[in-house]
Amino acid sequence: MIVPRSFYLRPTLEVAPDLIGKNLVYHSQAGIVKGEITEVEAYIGQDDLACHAAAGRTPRTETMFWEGGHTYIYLIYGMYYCLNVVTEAKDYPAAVLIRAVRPIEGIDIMCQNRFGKVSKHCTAAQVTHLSDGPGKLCKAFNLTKSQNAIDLVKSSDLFIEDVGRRIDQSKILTTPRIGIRQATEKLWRFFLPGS
DNA sequence: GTACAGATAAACT
DNA sequence: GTTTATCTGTACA
Repeated sequence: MIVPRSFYLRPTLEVAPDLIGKNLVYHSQAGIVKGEITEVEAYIGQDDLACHAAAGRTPRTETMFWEGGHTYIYLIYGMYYCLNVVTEAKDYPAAVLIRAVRPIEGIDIMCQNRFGKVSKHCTAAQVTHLSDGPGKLCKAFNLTKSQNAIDLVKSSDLFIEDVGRRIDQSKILTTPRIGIRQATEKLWRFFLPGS
């Protein structure tokens, strides 16, 4: 079942760990690509220095202010895209960065997007690390700026599905966020070890 | 397996 | 001009 609007309108620190174990699904040109979310980070409000919206409402961060359930995709380090899921009410800027997924379906499509060849022509290491980082995930799924501001609740091409997978909350580890120079004291990264 | 430089563009000072 | 919510190739253990 597709995750409903109410899921995203809750406090971000509840939504973030709840996303773990859900499937990210994308009906791309090349076919269906699907993966289980295993790692996320929360970015909450204008008081969070690491949150892009802390600098105010700009063209880049506009979708972060939209109603929960939309995508926020931006270009980082000049060459990689990062996928976020917007949370909470309209005009409150908060989002969850999807940092990693475990490939479930469309593995050959992901290999084509990342390495330009099907899985049997890739090394084992390449397949193991297909989508275990925010930039890799977007490349594997072929997500770019053109998928920014999509409504995950209404879209039939890009959405998050709940397959009833039960995650033991005690198995979810919490650490400081990655690559942040400020506000690293916040334990807002959630992930499943061994994925 | 870890350690480093390098690539590259948008947003900000 | 500097920083950035990253990844890859090369070097060496």
